Amino acid sequence: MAEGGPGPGGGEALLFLTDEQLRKGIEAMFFAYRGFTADPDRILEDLDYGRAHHRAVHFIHRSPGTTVNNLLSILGVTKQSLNRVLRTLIEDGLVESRVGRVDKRERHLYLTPRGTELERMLSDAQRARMRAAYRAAGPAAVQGFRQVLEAMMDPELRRQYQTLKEGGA
Amino acid sequence: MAEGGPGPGGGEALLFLTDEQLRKGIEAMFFAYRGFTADPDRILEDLDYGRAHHRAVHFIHRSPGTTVNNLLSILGVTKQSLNRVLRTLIEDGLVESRVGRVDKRERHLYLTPRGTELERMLSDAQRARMRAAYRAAGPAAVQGFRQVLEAMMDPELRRQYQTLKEGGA
DNA sequence: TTGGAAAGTCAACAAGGCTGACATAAAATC
DNA sequence: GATTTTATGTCAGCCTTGTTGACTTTCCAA
Repeated sequence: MAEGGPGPGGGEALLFLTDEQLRKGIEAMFFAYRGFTADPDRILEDLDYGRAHHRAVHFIHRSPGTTVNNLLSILGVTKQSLNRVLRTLIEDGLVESRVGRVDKRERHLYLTPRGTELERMLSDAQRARMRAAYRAAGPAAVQGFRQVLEAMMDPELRRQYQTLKEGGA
Repeated sequence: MAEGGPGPGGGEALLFLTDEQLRKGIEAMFFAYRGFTADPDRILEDLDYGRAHHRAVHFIHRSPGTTVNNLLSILGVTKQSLNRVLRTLIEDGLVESRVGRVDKRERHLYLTPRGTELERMLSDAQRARMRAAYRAAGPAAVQGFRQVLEAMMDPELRRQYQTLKEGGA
């Protein structure tokens, strides 16, 4: 239990690392993530889509022309899982799949106007909540928020995130 | 670049609310949550349990003697979903269900020694990652992290979270 | 005492993960 | 040119975990 006591000798600055503080952070992640997905989920439900569709649409919007393989590594699912989602999105006319010009094995993915419209609806909803949270917490808190989240990622995913982050700025 | 400029005038202070900054926050949540669940997921996989079991075990540990209904409102799933998970945990001897004394309709839930052991394994793993992230980011960042997460919750969930937070401290 | 509400259980179904096997086409290599 | 590797798509089948609907037991209040 060493961490708990505010005793003398070097330990006081680490009080934010007690099991109790960490548990609060864990529960905060759990409840916050529910809020984070709640608004898009409501929109998707009416359209008979799920979170998997949202994720695909988001990252195709982020990186137009991305290949299936690329998307797989970002989303971290199997190609069968992704394919099921992509198939419905393509059938419904939200995503277009073009054969690669240099490498004809690849399929490059783009949002159609209707896909762009859905992406807009979803991201508007999600951004509205983020914006409210950011505004309530203030810029300093936001910086800390991002720092902790980055430190929480697996190194592999952090690399992916950094790439996206730079690419989009 | 946006975050840096502390220029004069009214609008600059809100640069952290641009769509671009919000998008980064959204993607950070996505990737960080994957890391957040990765370690417990690995442990659960070997035991043929899933995240739903983890959540149940976590909150029963947090609030021993809680009722099924109570747990339902915290977890935000249907009672049928929860029931399936509870049934396997009870069959496997990790959770004990006692008929309520004052109201015999209620079942009060407790972790058995084996359930406590699993909870310990899972929370140790998850805390280790949180601790590393907290340590890397520092106490000020952690405070901001928690502020933004709380602001992101649905009001109903925030109330639940606050109750738990106080109760456990 | 009887009827409704509340807590919990059981049955069946759907979404979306997963693995494994296999097909095709194109690129890369020998 | 033949072979192997890579990128993608597809089928079949499984698991977890969400859903709704129907049901029992228990409690409470009219």
